[in-house]
Amino acid sequence: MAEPMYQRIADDLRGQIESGALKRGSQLPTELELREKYEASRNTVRDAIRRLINLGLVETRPGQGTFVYSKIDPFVTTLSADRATGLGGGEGATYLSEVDAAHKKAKTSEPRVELQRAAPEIAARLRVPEGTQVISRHQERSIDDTPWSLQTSFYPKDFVKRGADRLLDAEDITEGTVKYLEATLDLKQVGYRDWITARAPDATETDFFKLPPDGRVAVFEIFRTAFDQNGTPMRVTVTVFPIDRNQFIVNVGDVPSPQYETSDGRAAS
Amino acid sequence: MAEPMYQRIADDLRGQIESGALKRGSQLPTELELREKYEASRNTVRDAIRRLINLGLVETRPGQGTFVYSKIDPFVTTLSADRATGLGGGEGATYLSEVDAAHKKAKTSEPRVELQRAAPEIAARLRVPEGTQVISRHQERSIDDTPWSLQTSFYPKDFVKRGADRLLDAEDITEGTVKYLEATLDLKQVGYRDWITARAPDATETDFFKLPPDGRVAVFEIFRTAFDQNGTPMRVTVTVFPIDRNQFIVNVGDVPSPQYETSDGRAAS
DNA sequence: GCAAATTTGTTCGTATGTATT
DNA sequence: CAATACATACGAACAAATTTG
Repeated sequence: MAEPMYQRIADDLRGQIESGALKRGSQLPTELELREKYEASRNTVRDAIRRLINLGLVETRPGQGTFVYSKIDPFVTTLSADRATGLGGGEGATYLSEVDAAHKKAKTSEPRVELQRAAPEIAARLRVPEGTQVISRHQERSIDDTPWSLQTSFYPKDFVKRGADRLLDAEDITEGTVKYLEATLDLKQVGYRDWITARAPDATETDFFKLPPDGRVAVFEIFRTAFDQNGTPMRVTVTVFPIDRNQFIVNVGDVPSPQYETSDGRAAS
Repeated sequence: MAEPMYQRIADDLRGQIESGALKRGSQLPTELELREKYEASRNTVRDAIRRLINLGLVETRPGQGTFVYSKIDPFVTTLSADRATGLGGGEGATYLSEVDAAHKKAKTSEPRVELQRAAPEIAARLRVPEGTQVISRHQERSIDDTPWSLQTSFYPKDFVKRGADRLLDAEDITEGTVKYLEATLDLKQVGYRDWITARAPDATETDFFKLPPDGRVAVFEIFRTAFDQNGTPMRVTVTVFPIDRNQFIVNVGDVPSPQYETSDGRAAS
């Protein structure tokens, strides 16, 4: 009895799913049927199913049954710069045009603007002392009414005093903050660094993204530090994306511009 | 009774952890103590703890107890090109020098070389018909004896006939396959595209990375398609990294080269 | 529209096994 | 070896969601 029974049941079902014997979207036997088939108690069968849920292989629907999981059609964000605009992917106008290209409808909430004391990971990236006041601009973004990402940008509070007072307005800066800061403060964004991590969602994120409350779906957290012409950080943007519906592309060097393939290898339409 | 009891217990403990009342590495009350404190059965308490495990907040050790999770010091891979070499991060020599810079010892296994029929997602990226034979070179990589990544590169079988026969040798090509292919086939790698995804690990990955078998730790899967001077894909490299010990950096434009911050915001040593 | 049947979700109790101290 | 703490497994009862008749 090297392997516990619930694990052997899970492995057996897993094999059936990965071999294709159980197809995507199809229903698994009910707990009662599995209990008879494997001669185990209902709780043991449920332990096996829980394992499959954690592996992202199945989902359960109360009153209906257990079904092989069907993957969501992912949204793809390009992190490297657009040659034409020099803007990074996933921000402002670039975000909207990428979405449009995929025939989807994006919606961005009005920004929630706050003055905050910089948390350690923000302070270090902006190179200001921990606890310094910073401007925080937070937006929720959805595509086709599916919540897609949460984004918060941090700017030195200083920028307002120096003339960029629209940073404190709780409305979209349609031409983009990059252009706005160049026009008002003569700060050119000459580059940025993206720091890509993944972690479990917190309570707010679970709620906004409508993720299962058990935390089995992690989130990407991308820290973008933008630098001005003096090599000084002028902005830190933190964006959170659920990993079950998001993928990212980075282009380096000369790369053919059209994307000839989709994420799962099928030819693009 | 809107919320089930196990969830209220989990939320209460979660609050204590996130507020700092329970510090990293410290021990939670035992199941028996929690059972008395919350006046619930042991199974209900265990359901609450399972929730915390899935959220990556605690870990249990049989015979010892339940402990607040201490994060692993992550390894950081730069995906954008090194200015000097033009090589991408995470490959060949670049991988070793990055590791060295962090005062760690890397170990790469001898490649396992196979001729395979291209799976759909590989075929589409290499732009060859599905099922075409391709050369597969697979390596396991560890840092300080911790398994860090699994990497498989795919090349058109064609390359061997045209003279790059060392692609079939099961030994490291120390100068790197990029240089080797340029020398033998006059194929210059002028750029690449990285496609970043995350998913649950399969059985092989769970085993190699020594991940918990319940699948709560996902893996990054990065598809790198490298292009030659004609804009034709010359290589597809798939690398898998556990998300609990890996982070990535992408530099775009002019970015100050030293990294002034670490992943969690503390000043670098 | 409603009641019954089906299916998963929550909670309890109990017993035994395994790992660590 | 004994005590402690988590892991596995069984049984039972009721609740909640969904489908069916």
